[in-house]
Amino acid sequence: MLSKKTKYGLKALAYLAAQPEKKPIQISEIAEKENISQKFLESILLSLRKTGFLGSKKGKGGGYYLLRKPEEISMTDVMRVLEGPIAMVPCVSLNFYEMCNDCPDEHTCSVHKLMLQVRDSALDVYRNNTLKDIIS
Amino acid sequence: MLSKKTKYGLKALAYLAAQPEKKPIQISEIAEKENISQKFLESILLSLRKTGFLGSKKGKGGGYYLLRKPEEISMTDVMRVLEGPIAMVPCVSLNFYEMCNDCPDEHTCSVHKLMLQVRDSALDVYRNNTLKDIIS
DNA sequence: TAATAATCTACTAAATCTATAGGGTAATGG
DNA sequence: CCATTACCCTATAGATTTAGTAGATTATTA
Repeated sequence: MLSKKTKYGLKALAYLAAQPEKKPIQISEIAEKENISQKFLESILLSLRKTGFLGSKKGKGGGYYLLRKPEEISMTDVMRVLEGPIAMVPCVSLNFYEMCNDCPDEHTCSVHKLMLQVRDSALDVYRNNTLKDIIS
Repeated sequence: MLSKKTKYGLKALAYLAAQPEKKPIQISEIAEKENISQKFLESILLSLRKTGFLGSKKGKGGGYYLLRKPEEISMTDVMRVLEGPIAMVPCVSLNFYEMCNDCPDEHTCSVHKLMLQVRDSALDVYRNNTLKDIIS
């Protein structure tokens, strides 16, 4: 299940990407338009800023804005930051690999075999979608 | 993240599928060979029996056995029973559809758009794998 | 400089889910 | 009848998720 953090984060990014001008947008505006709890959104946008997706400005006329063009923001990166590893088990994760403690041999493990395919197919989708592709 | 329930359930099914003879296998044997908590495995196998994947026999010489041939058991069905919906959001689920309460229009929702593709790609993998395919 | 508007930080809490443990019941085979 | 094994119910510690509350900090405007 997709966490609300990821869902809201995606929606907020899409909202910012859909802006005609690139001036800062306030949290309150995004929260209201996208029906998101403002305080929760605040922490999500903060993490997107700390990971280099967003810039921010304080004070009057402040808010958040995209640092890169929507077509340059890959869903792979966004999902990794918001949701965490794309793999469903650590033993097939590219960036967060961990050995299973219960599994004697990865190469003969049926779960490994299946989840490797699932990871690859998900990666394929994320790699082929930028922020621009998912706004309509 | 894949739950341990699903992981253990898959491993147990694969263990049963790999048996040369189709006589009942005891929970304790599977638990030991696959390094699974026996009590936990008990409840998992029970749910697999109630959903029609396994048969069981009580008493001496009892245990669990597959009701169908491994090549007839699709990962789609197994995953739905063990892990739940394949879709990451209810609004793109085929079998467990639910409208988002925050989203005014699915057709213009960026999360919907992305997760639809992710669901389809996962389904593709699950449909192309039977229990026979993932044992080695 | 004072007021205002906004982000930033930290702490807390409720609710839910996960992974297990314990103990007793029922069926089966010898 | 006795040993064995699945079946069933309950409880629970811990983690995670999803927020809510309170206030500090920074930038702008007048």
